[in-house]
Amino acid sequence: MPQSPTPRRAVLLMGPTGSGKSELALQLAQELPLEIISVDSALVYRGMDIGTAKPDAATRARVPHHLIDIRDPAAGYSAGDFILDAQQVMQNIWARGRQPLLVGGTMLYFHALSEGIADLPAADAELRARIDARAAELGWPAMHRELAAVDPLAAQRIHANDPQRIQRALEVFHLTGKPISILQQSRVSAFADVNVREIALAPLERNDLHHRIELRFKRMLEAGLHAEVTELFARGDLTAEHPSMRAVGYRQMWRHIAGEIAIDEASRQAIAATRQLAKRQLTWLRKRTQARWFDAMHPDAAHMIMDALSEGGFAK
RNA sequence: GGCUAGGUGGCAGAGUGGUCAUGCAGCGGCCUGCAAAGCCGCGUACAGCGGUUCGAUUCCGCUCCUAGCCU
Repeated sequence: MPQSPTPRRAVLLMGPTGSGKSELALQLAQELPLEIISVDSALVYRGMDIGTAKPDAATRARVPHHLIDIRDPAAGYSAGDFILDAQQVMQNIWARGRQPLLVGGTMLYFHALSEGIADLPAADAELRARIDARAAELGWPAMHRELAAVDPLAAQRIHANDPQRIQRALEVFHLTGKPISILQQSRVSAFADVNVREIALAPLERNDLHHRIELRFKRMLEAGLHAEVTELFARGDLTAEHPSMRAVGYRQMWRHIAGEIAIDEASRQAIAATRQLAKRQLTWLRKRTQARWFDAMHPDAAHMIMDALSEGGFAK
């Protein structure tokens, strides 16, 4: 007998950096039977706490937080890894009779969750090094032409100056013998049978967002960001090319610690880079037609969101 | 008060008698395994007023402003 499956639900809380997602998530998880899943490509790294505004131990003891501190900064992490991890964690949460609250600002991860991600081979460091070497010799436009020869569709979509995507498309072709544009056509949403509620949290005024970002970075400096990055720098095995060290704030502090720029300049650049990150996050967010928007500057935003979720059947 | 050098888009900084500097910031967008990444697009700026010229940001004059030097 096919029993009617209990409806699985999930809440997506999305927003640009500094919009106050984490604090809000904590409030929601304390009121509703939710467990937090971080959707953040930087929070996965251990030892990167201040610059990522990572929830502290006390907070994490109060409410379960998943997918935080799961990688060493020398390791990589990808959208593919995230999807696998997130699906696993979500299954466990549902099995406990609870619901996942996916919180973060890594919009590609949200996108991959909702739209699905093709089953592609993982990154191959050796192959990438070979492609890079060849590109250094011939230039990326030439690599783009090589891609066009084997995968015209991908070449058409990828700009000739976009090394990252040209490299990935070539990599997948070399690894599988198939065009990435064909492989990408099959993908399955992680929310196929899930009742999803999408919340977008952001200061509606751009100036408010910019002020928050500047203030937040200054607080990070006061909280010891310099020492945190100095420690990572001193390990000796990390480089400016590691994805973890390319994160906003860390990249600029790294350059300062390496003696390339003054602290004021690093600070200036870090704040600007954060604004640019927030802008890209907002561009993704605007395309999320299901998302319900809330003003992060509204003093009562938490209650408004709580009410919205209750109406959607998320209260217990 | 005099002399000299300058006043170029939010900032920095080239340049020219008649399409276009450029960089940074900002704004918009793209996005399938590095995504807090990578990439694309967007600016009648030439201190003001006259003059010369077919045409002036560019040449001339005056005014204002700035910096340095002189009295």
